[in-house]
Amino acid sequence: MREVARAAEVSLATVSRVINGSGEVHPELVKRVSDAIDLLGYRHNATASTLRRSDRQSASIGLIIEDVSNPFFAAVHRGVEDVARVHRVLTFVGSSDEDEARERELAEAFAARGVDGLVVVPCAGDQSYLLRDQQSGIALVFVDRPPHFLRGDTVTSDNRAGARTATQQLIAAGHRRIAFLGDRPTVFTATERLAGYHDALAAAAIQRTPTLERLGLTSSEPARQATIELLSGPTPPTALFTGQNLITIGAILALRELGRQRVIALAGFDDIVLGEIVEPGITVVAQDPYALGRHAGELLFRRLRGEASDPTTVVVPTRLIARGSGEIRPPHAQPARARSRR
Amino acid sequence: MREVARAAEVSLATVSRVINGSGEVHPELVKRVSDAIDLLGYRHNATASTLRRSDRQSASIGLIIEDVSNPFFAAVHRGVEDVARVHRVLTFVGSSDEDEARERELAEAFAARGVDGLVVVPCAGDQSYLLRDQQSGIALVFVDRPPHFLRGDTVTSDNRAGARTATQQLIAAGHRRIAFLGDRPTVFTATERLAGYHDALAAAAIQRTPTLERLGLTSSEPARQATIELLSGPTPPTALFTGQNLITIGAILALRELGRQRVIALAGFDDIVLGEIVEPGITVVAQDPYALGRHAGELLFRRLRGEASDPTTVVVPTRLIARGSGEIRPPHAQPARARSRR
DNA sequence: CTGAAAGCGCTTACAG
DNA sequence: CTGAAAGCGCTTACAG
Repeated sequence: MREVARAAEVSLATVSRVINGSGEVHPELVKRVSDAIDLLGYRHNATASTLRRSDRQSASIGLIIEDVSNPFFAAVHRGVEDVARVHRVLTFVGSSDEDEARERELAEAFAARGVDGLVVVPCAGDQSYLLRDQQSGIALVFVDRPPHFLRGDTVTSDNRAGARTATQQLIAAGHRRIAFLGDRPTVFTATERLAGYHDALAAAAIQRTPTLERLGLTSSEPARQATIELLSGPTPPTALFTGQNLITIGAILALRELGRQRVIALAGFDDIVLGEIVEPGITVVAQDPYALGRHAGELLFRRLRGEASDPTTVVVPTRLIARGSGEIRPPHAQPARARSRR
Repeated sequence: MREVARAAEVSLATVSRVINGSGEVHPELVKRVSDAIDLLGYRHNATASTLRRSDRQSASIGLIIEDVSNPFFAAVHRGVEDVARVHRVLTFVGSSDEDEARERELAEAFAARGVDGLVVVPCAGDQSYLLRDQQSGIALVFVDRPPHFLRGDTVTSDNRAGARTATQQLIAAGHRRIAFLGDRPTVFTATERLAGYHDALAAAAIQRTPTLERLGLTSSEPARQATIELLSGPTPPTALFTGQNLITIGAILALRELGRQRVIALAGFDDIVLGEIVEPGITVVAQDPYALGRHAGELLFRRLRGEASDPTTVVVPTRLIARGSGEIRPPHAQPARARSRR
């Protein structure tokens, strides 16, 4: 910048004003400075700028998601990015892998680099370490799950209602032995969906069967194995409710492997690619991960603009998409009409 | 930091040394400083640190990909992130949407924030604007496609050989009217794959048919439409080679819609989720996007460590996965034995 | 081994 | 409207 000032024969202050478009500068000086910038190939140093400016804004935010390569979180990411982009703000991104220590490392590394705000998919565990950053003025929004031991704006899907709907769909097809396959019970979405599943069972006066509830499934492979185990057991389920995209995929693989994809009903939480093309089509309760990301981004920038109201919670509805797998009837089921006549 | 120094009754220099683990500091002072840091809840300011330190390293890199929510690029992203992570380096990420201006904006914004290096999936167009940054010491690696008008380390898949293999698979099944559906011809991977397709046709002495070559398809929906058009034409193809994951999905949707998924052969470039589960299974030439990302990350950190050799190119092989769709024979085809006897 | 001082590249009152 | 000067929070020769 010094060289630009020298070349344009103006002061540093003037160069700064031209670059930031702040204050009134005589058009001729603006031109001289702009020419000097082009001539010298000057690159502004945003780091130094952030350090000195009164608002300390870095025009960057941090995003912490479970895994950038999971399609669900990748869509959340895009939602956040698109909002940040219109504000000309850059995004740091990191995968926490549902590891509390990793989440914290990322958050602290982002904070050390002066991000203006943080969008985080909080792990199980404790987010109170963020209190300090919140108080020091970093905007904070949680997405997909609420934070623990800390208050902050939150955007989630309507997990419980969605899970209830999916389970009801299976019940409506005549099932009573419905397995639940879910993520670790420490994960908010997993327990909410389990609760929704319980809601639907209770509403239909179906007794819960603990052996049909399999939690702790973190990816496709364990879900595939759990499905095989469930179906090989003494009193196997006639329907599966899978609580997450990767688990749904694992269950599909297992059903194929056993050749039972047309016999065992399946409803999944979260849509999957080609879910309509597989045979039978996969019935799901779809979330809108892109919308989750956008809402989170918008809440964040609202805070950055200085809004100081109490933390809000946005709940994004889900949508049932019946494609066949969830409408498979149990073996030996009485026809629907016969049942309803009783 | 001033407050930490005061609380620990040492100088700023000593606090800095303790934080950075540089130089020898008396254990007792280390303890006093550490205690003060904990007590005060001190957060290090990496921005100020970068500005002052002699090597100017920010422990951050920038990643520019076409779209963070495309599963292919999301996997590349994860590969880069995993390498950065072991170096305790953070990643800025942005989607260029295959827009040259957007790519440049992102690169310049990253550079202004002092990234140590940049991993970029270069758009069609001109990357020479990066020369300035390269000369100023920012490490540069290109992934998925080589840069234009600039030299730099590059990691790509073996697009041409992979496309040749996929096309050969269709030829081996007896097809001679094979359509090619690809991305914009300005995109390196699209033209390489087209070239590989041409290679295979030439090797089998099959005349090219311009009307069977559809380029400019940027996502699933245009690919779906193009497939329908091709198959509704006067002399439709008996097989399709789709040059990219989203295009493959579009073609699958179209074939279903027409009910011809068991009649028209299909081979795709890049694997897709559930490709083995759809019926028929989708034959693909699989890339390893995670490996592309890892290689790119490793090349970048090699440069950051100061390696000054000429730019390298890493070519990652592809792998044919025959699952059925690519092995469908053309209608009225003579049995394979009969053909080979001639 | 430790501290006082200079300075990284900027922005911002302040004075003119 | 413009410039000289102070200073953001750090690191780093330099001297002791």
